[in-house]
Amino acid sequence: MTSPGPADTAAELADALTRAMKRIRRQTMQRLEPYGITPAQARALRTLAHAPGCESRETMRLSELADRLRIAPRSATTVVDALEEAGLVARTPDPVDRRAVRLVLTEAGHGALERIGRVRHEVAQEYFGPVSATEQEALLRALRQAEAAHEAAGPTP
Amino acid sequence: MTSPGPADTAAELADALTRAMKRIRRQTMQRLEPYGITPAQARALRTLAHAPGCESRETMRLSELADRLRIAPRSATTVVDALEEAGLVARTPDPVDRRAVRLVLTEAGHGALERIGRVRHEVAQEYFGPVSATEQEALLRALRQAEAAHEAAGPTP
DNA sequence: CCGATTGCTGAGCCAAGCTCAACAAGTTAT
DNA sequence: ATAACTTGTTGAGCTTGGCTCAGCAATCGG
Repeated sequence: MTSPGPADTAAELADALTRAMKRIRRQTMQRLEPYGITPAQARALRTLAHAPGCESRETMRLSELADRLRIAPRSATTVVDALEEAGLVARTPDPVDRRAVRLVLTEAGHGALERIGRVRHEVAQEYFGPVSATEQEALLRALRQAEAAHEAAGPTP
Repeated sequence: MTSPGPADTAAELADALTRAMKRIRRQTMQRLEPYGITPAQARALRTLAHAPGCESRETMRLSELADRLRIAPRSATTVVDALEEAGLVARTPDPVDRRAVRLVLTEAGHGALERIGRVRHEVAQEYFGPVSATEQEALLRALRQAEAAHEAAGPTP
């Protein structure tokens, strides 16, 4: 159906992508679980960590985190509660605006972050192992090209 | 961190994949929503549709559906309830085993399925539009290669 | 006939979200 | 100084898409 012509490559690509992601996500989740890191927490930590500010920004407003995670501020409060309780981030007062809260990664938070990075790295390495380096780079280029063309229009990160 | 060498390609690939999937999923969901098709339903319908049986198998046991969706049978009942109420699938008696239920796609179910296919196709086409056909095929080949190497070990579908 | 399978059901739980509404404290504009 | 807006927190209740456990009916297979 829908014409089995050559144009189907895109659709099959989407399918292949779905499968790849499913596997990668599953693996990552599984390996992070023993550390007590939930996917939601991992996302928050990563977001918090490479804050896109110029440099050494591991500090962020709660509202900013909510924005970047694309969740409601109310939900961000809950997420940060969990993160704080786990000792991964701390709420510290903002020096210039005393209403605001600055979220900073604790020592443990950095540790968790590193574990996350390591696991992601491992999983990716394993998954793409069978693909040659050259092809991996081609793959990356193609994906980046597609993404670049779209992120202009609507933000996703 | 974690050696910024050339080996990072895999990790960056995983990242790029994540972004791509996020965008594609979001788009697909958005465009399916007006039809009243939830992601869970779409998954179930697609699973039901291309049942991996030899041919013209659009009929499946509930337990089989649960297996393929990787959800508990109890949950499958609920999903099918919704699908049935929406008139997309029908529970029919199994001729040979009268305990069993055979799920069959209704007319409307086929319609929904087609819409799902069309939307997925559209979205993929849009997303991979900026990538040349040649590169799309390379991408597909690489992804399939990676997947093939893994599906031998553990099933994902 | 007995035990296992197939499915349905109610009940209660979970994660991760959401909205709405109220509130405190602090900031800014007038 | 006062009014109005921000920033964040909180409680309550809802949603999706799952989960388990337990009980029950029909049926199948040995």
